[in-house]
Amino acid sequence: MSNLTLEDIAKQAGVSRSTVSRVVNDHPNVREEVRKRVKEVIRLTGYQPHAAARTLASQRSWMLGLVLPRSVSSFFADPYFPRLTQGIAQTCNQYNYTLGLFLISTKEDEETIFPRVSRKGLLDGILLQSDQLGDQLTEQVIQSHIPLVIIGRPFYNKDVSYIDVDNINGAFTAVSHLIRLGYQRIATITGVPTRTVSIDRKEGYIKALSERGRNIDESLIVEGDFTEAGGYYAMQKLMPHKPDAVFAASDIMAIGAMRAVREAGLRVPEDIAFVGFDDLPLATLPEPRLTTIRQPVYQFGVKAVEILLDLIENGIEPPRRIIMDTELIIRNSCGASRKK
Amino acid sequence: MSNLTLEDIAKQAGVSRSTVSRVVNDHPNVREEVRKRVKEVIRLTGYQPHAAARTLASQRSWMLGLVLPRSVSSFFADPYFPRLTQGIAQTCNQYNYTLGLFLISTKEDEETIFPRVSRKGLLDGILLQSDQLGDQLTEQVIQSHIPLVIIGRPFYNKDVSYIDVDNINGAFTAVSHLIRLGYQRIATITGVPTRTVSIDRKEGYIKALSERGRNIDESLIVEGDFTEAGGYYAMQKLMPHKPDAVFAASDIMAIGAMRAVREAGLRVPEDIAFVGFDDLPLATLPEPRLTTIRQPVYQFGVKAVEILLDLIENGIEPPRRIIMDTELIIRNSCGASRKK
DNA sequence: CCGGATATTGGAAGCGCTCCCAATATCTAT
DNA sequence: ATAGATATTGGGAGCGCTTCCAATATCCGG
Repeated sequence: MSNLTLEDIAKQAGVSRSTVSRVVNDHPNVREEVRKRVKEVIRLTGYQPHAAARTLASQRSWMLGLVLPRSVSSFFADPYFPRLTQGIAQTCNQYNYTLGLFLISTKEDEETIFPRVSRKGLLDGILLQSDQLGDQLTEQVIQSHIPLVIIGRPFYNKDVSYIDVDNINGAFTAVSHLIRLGYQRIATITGVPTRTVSIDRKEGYIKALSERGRNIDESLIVEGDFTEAGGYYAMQKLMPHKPDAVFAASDIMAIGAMRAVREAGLRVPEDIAFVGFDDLPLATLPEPRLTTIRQPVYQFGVKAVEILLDLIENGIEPPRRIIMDTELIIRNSCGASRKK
Repeated sequence: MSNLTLEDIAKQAGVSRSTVSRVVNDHPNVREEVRKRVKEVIRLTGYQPHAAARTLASQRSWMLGLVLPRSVSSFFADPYFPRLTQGIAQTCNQYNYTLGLFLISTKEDEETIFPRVSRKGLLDGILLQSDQLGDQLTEQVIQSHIPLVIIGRPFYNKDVSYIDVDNINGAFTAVSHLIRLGYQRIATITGVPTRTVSIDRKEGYIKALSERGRNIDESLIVEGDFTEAGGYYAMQKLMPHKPDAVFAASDIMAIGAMRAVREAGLRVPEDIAFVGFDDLPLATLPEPRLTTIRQPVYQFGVKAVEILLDLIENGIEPPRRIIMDTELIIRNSCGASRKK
């Protein structure tokens, strides 16, 4: 491996260190002929600039951090985060940034994470998943004035940049779809109440019913926790109240809930119709294939990085806000094909 | 945030830059009283050493890279890689390393990845998933002499450190289990033949049959591709040959295959028994719950990082090799409970 | 062909840290 | 009390790059 420095290249090309630097960084003001000569030397020698030296001198690390709090690390079981990460990683590649991954798995991690991510000279910007109530870390990162994009709608701090999916409208669309199909007792399985994503999807549910003049029946609203098991138990609580349709705030809960329905000897969608949220690939395979709200997860990651780069280039004020649209994917768990 | 340097802290504590550096890095040879005083100043000011400066001076970046090639980025749909990543990330945290994530998603990424990961002064070591035939990148990274641990058994280059699961033995155990249960026509759905994981699992299958004096019936060996759909189609090819049991080289293929069986009006395990490989959480929920070979995925990640750190500390020679054991998890897709 | 504008180049001063080495302070056994 | 050993401290020379600034080369119109 070459342990070449700028100096070495300069010598070999018969120019100064500065000129080589200009060539490496595509600065203008280098004679075309010289540029070519230097590039040739670089190619031949396999020279690579030293990342840390560059960072130290330029005060830019060309590295972004993706921070996923503990609450979501269990979520890693569902493909949402992998997919998001892919979008983010791919976009980092594209803009020539390195991606640092910070997963908070344990209680201890939680305490050491802030110094890690805020370490001077490490990250140019941070992507932080955060829609939890009372998230310490988010506070700290905001205070630190590192360019930051929050993934998900944060609980407080209205003056921070964030990107979210239009959960309210997505849920609204899902429930409206069920109403349109003529269901009368539409229930919902919500997520944990400490996350904005749960709150927003529940709000969309309520809004859809209210706008059609339906009453909100509290016994048809049951709390889940975004897991399969959570959906299963929620459904067991729900069944005595005889819903004819269920809007589950996530596909994985819908899957659990449908399992409960099946075990109770009922059928989907004939006895109880379902709409989920997320559009997990695996929800489309077994019958009944799940009608759901699709989120543009990958694009979400792309956009998140682009906003962060914007923040880095042009300053963090004013905060940027992006809400991305969702899409209703009609399959057959909602009974649409049957009722038609 | 504080733009303090060592110098500033030194001044405030009334000592020299060197002494502060010693305190920060827990060097011995600092009077206890002085150490305490300096630490107090650091605490009060919130001083953090500049990562790049430290890297430049010490030639250590305290950063590891995890590189996942294209072939696996689609795999991100199954929880294997997320789980592995979690183990790796967690272990990096523990040893105070930063984790850089390099996902190769596109053809272009493939070409730009090597300069990215081999950039001087960026990574202290690399974890590279690689069990593909003809992997350019692996070659290049090996040549570069950066400390490297390959995840999976590499195709060539026997003189490189790697860590793998005992695929041969895992498959052997799975198939032996089916033999023990009395099945006569045991088929297998393999993975793509260009990966060592597929080769090894197939070898285990063959070995188990051979050791019991069974003939290998080529019509009972069908190639899949580690996807649900691949399992489904493989099973369709297999059914005309009337297998009474199938060892699928991955759970996700087993799931696809069982779907094909179900659609053909047959039952699992009564008509065809199944054993998978991986122990995906989602394979344990719907009936029949999949009997499978469990891999210690998380521990795998932990171990991979530990080996890499060993390489960094103590040199890359001789290559380290770790093969981790698997475990047979008996559920009911294999008919064990029925047959007793 | 000349003066001033413009394009190109080199030199030097850092960026903030580590680490070697020399200097000083402190200790030990006589 | 003293020489010699040992513990502690400070100074300085980089690590390899960027970037400002001054110096030089090149160009233009009149």
